[in-house]
Amino acid sequence: MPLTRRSMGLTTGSSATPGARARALSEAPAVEGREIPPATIARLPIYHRVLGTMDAQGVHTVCSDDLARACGVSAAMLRKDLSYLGSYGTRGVGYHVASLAFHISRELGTSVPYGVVLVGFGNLGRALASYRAFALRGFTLVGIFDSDPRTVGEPVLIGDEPLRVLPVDHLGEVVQFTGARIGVIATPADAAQAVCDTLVAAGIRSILNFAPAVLAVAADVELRKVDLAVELQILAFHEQRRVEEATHLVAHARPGMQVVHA
Amino acid sequence: MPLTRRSMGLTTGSSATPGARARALSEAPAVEGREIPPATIARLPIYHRVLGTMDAQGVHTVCSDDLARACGVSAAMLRKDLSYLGSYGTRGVGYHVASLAFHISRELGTSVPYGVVLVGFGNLGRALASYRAFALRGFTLVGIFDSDPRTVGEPVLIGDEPLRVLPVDHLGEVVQFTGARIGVIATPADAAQAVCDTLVAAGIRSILNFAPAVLAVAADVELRKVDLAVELQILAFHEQRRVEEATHLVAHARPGMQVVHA
DNA sequence: TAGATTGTTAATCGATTAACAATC
DNA sequence: TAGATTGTTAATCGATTAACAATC
Repeated sequence: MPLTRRSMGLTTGSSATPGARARALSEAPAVEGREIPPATIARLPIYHRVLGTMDAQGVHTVCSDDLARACGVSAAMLRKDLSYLGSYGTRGVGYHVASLAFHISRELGTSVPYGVVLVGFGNLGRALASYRAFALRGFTLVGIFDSDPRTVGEPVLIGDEPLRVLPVDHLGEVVQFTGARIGVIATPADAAQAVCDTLVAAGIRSILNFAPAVLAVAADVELRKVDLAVELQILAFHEQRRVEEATHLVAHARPGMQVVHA
Repeated sequence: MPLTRRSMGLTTGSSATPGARARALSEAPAVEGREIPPATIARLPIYHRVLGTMDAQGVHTVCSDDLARACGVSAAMLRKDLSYLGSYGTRGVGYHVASLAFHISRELGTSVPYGVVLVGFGNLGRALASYRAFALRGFTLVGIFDSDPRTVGEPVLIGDEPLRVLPVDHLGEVVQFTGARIGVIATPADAAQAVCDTLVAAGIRSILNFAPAVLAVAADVELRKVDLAVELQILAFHEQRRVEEATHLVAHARPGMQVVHA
């Protein structure tokens, strides 16, 4: 078994009681009654990262205008987003970088480490496993799975933790043992739905899917997807529009005619 | 030079004249005056992929209900999305799978192959380079760049095309020579902005960024981003909410009290 | 013709922007 | 106090859903 003391420390159940962990978390949270909109939640990690960079550069205070610019959003949107968390700014002054970063981190749940299981250890899976931002943001890879017998058993060093690729049928066991909360699917498309079902059966409710497949899950499962081919195709659409625009200019413009870009 | 006859075939400028290529494309397009909303464009690649799978399975006709289910969207949304492309369905019958796939592909610009340059050949860059869905969707990797002298010069087999990792300062040259239209950034965060600027200076207007950094670009550059850490943090937020909900139930529920989930 | 299903319109919902009163 | 900047409200914009007339 490649499970280690550290990965076991992520357990949510046995050693730290659920009650104790829950109490520690509940001291935190946000403004009563205000549900944070999904669009805001998706931007909080960006704000957090940029604040972290500023903090590292010794910046102590930042106004919404400057922070918004650094995050690539409008100042109005930034302030509205932050207002869902509470009133952490000072009128006439701005936001305290370090403390705002802390409040966002707490809201995101990133202040508590989460265990991640990765299914699929091909090219993409290997890249993800060695991805630094993972561990930096409070995520720990506690299990790696693959169905290929040639890959199973392979030793993998995650930080200073030695893991070993396991067959997928050990997934439930490892999730229970480590208390992992997040599953990452990096298998080929045709295996993805079965893997997804296995993750859900193992108790995982938060899944990140890299396989180019539409997955069906129950409503209580949070499924996010990253689809490289889709992103490229969206870019291709815009490239084509560029060509079309150029065409229309050429087609409609007679010699000597002034061409004005719309 | 690792440039090949095939990669040169992607040229938009010299051999095929811009006019000829533009005319071929302009025979296509959609409903006059109707701009396709971004949300729709982002879904078209999914529809296209699912239709491709159905076609391969010998399905000839599909109604919006079934196609929507397979794509994980509502039937109303699917029909509205498709209506931006034109009227390709038949009332009382449904859509012809193969021809709908063709119309979507044409709209997306996927029917024409696009050259892609990849900057950053670390773990993620390598995974992307060997990613099959790339080539399958009409994208061809025509240049790979890295700043690490130990990586530069390394031979890479893309399909049956032998490429070689080049230093970043060859980028402009290769983009011009191959007619590449899309740039992919897979460098560390601190190098990303400089690489992005280099791509834009080389004439690239469609960029996919995997580096965990906010990039600034001119308004005419289409910049999309894929941020793995952000995705995980969004999942972590939902995990935390689960714990909080459980806490409130425990905190507010007295022994023997019925607990009803909201 | 009768049943099925599209394409479109109108209603709803959510996200973004603009503007400014509150307040440091 | 005067200037700066937040937090919030109202206006706008865009996306989704529901419903149904058109029509195969």
